Amino acid sequence: MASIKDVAKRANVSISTVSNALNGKSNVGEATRKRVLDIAKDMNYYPNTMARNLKVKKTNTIAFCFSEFERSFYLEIIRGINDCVVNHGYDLIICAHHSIERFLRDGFVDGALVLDKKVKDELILTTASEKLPIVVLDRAIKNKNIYSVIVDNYRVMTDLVKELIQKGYRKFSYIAGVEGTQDNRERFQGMKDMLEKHSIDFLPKQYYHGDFTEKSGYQAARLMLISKDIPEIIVCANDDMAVGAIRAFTDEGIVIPDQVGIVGFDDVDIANFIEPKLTTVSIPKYEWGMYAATVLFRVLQEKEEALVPNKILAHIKWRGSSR
Amino acid sequence: MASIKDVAKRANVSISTVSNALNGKSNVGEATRKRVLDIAKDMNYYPNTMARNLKVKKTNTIAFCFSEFERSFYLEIIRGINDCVVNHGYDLIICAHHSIERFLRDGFVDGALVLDKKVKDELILTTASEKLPIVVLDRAIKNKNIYSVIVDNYRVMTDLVKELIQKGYRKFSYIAGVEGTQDNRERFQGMKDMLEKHSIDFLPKQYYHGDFTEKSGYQAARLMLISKDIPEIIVCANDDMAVGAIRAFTDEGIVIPDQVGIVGFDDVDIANFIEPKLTTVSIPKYEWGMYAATVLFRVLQEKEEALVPNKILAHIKWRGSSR
DNA sequence: TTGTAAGCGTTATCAT
DNA sequence: ATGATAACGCTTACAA
Repeated sequence: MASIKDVAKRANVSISTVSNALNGKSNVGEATRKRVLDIAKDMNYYPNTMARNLKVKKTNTIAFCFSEFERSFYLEIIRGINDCVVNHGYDLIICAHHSIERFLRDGFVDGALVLDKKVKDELILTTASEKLPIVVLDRAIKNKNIYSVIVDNYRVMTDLVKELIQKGYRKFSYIAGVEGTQDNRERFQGMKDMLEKHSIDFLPKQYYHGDFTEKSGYQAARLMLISKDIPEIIVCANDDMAVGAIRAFTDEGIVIPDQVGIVGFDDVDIANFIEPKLTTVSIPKYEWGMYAATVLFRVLQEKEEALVPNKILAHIKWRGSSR
Repeated sequence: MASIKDVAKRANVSISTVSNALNGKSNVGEATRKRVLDIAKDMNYYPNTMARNLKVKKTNTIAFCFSEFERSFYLEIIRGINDCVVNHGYDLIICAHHSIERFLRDGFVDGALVLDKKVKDELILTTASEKLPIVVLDRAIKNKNIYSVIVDNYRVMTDLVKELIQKGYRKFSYIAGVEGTQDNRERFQGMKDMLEKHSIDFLPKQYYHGDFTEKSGYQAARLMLISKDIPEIIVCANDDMAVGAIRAFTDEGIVIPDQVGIVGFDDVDIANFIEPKLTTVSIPKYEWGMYAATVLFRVLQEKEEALVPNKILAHIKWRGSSR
C-alpha cells in the first residue's frame, strides 16, 4: 500500500509538501500541487487514517452500539442514525457486543450512541468524556458528557389508559414484561397511576407475569381462561405478548374485542397483520435514531449544554383489538 | 487518557518494560510485571489500538458492509456473522454505505464481508488483497482474495417449480422483481428452465413486471384480474409482491389457493401471518452469515485456497397459498 | 531482567 | 514555496 513517502519520492518533493498539497494548504506552489495530486491519484494513494488519528484528534466517525438482534425495529433506528451521521459528513460504525469497549476507548470515534442493555452503566460512565460524548437511548443517565434520548413510556401509557377508561373500560389486567426492566416498570406505572387517578382498583391478581415473549403472553391468557378471570381489557407490556394473548383467546373462540379487549406496545409488523389488528403504541423509530444523532452533533459542535433526558413521544394506534 | 508513558513513569520502568509486561512477554521479572499490571489497571490504561496497528499489521477486526435497512432479514445475517466473529476472538464493525471505502482502505480491518448492492464490483476488486480478503454475499465474483457465499436461487427455484408441476399446476405466471438484478434473473431462469424441461409453455405475456415491492405485486395481480388472465399458479420473485398479489385477489373475493395459487420467495415474517399463509422459499439467514464469516476465517488462517462460489441452499416452506 | 532507540504514516512547527 | 524534524503511542530488535 502506497504511503506518503512513496508519493514524495516519485514527485521529487518532501513528504511535508505532499501532506500540504493533499490537505489543501496554501503554502505550496500550484505546479507542484497539481503534480503531487496527479501522482497520488495515479498511485491510488490514500492517507492512512490511523496514522493521521495519532496526530489529529478527530476521526469524523460515530459509533452506534447495539446487540439485540432479535428485535427488527433496530434497523429503523439505525437508518435514522445513519442518515443524520452521513448528512454531517461523518462515518458510522456499528458495533455489537463486546467490541464496544475497544472502540470507545481509544479515540476511535468522536462520539457514540448506545442502545444495548448489555452495556453496563459503569462502562458508559467511565468512557464518556469531553473527547467522547455518549448518547444513550435505553436508559436515563444524568451525567456530564452523557445525554439520554429515550421513549417516554410513562407518558404514552397514561394517555392510552386514560382513553381506554373514557371508552368505558373499568376492569383491567396487565401482562408484564421482564421484571426489573425500565420499560416494564414505566409502562406498568403509567397504567397504575392513571387507574388510581380514576379511582379504579387494580389488585395484585390482575397483574400477570410475562417476559416479553409471545409464549408468555399466551400462557398468561391461558391462565385467565382457566381461572375464568377474564377482564374487560388487557394491557400488555409489549406486542409480542399481546399477540400471544390474542392467539390464546382466539383458540378458545373468545371474540376480541367483544368479549375482551387487548392492547400492546411497540407496533411491531405483526400488530398490523393479526386478526383483529392490534391496538398498540407506535414508537417513531427512524425519528428516534435521527434525533439521538442530532443531539450528539449538537454536543460535538458545542451548541449544547447538559440537558434533562430528551423524551421521545410515542403515539397510540387504535385498531380492532379494542373498542 | 493515560498512555504507556504515564504508566512507565509511575512504575519507574521504561516503556518497553511496560509493553512487555502487558503483552505477557517472558523477559520481565515477576515483581515488576505485577507492579506494572496493577498500576496500569489503577490508571485505567488501555493500549491505543491505532498506535499499535501502526506497528503490528493485525487488527483482529472484521468489517461487515451493508446498507439496505429496509429488509429486516439482515439482522439475522448479522447475528450469524457476529457469533462467528466473536467465537474467533475478533471484533466486528458494521459499516453502512459510503463509510465502507475508508474502513477497507487502510488496514482498519483484517477482512471484510460485503452484502450491499450499492458497493460496486470495482471497489471490491481494487481493495481486496492478500492483507484484506473479502467475502461477498450478494454477487458472484471470481477473483483472487475474493470469495462468494451466495444463496442458490436457481437451484431452489427449479425444485419449487418441479414440485408445483408434480402437484398438477400447468398454467404459470411470474411476477418479476427489479429487472437486471441477479436475484430476479436467477429465480426467473430457474422457473423457466424447469417449465421447459417439462415442455410447459411460458409466453412473454405470462411475465408480469414488478420491482420487489408489495404495491407492484398488487398491481400485477390487478392486471391479471382486469385482463381476465388468471393462471393456475403465480410464482413471485419475492414475498412482498406475493403479499400484494394475495391482497389484490382477496379484495376481489378470489379464493386462494382454490382459484389461484401463489408462491413467494424469502420467507419474511408476514408470509407466516397473512391468510392464507404463503408458500415460500426460506433462506437460512443466520447460517448464511455464520458460514460466510467461517469462510473468511478459513482464509485468514490460510487453510483455504480460492474456491468456486459457495452456494447456500434454501428450502421450501409449503403453506396454504398453494395446493 | 531492563533500557535504548528505531520505526509505523501522518501532521505541525520551524527553518531555509 | 519547500524541506527537515519532532511528535503522536506503540512494538521490537538490540544493547546493557
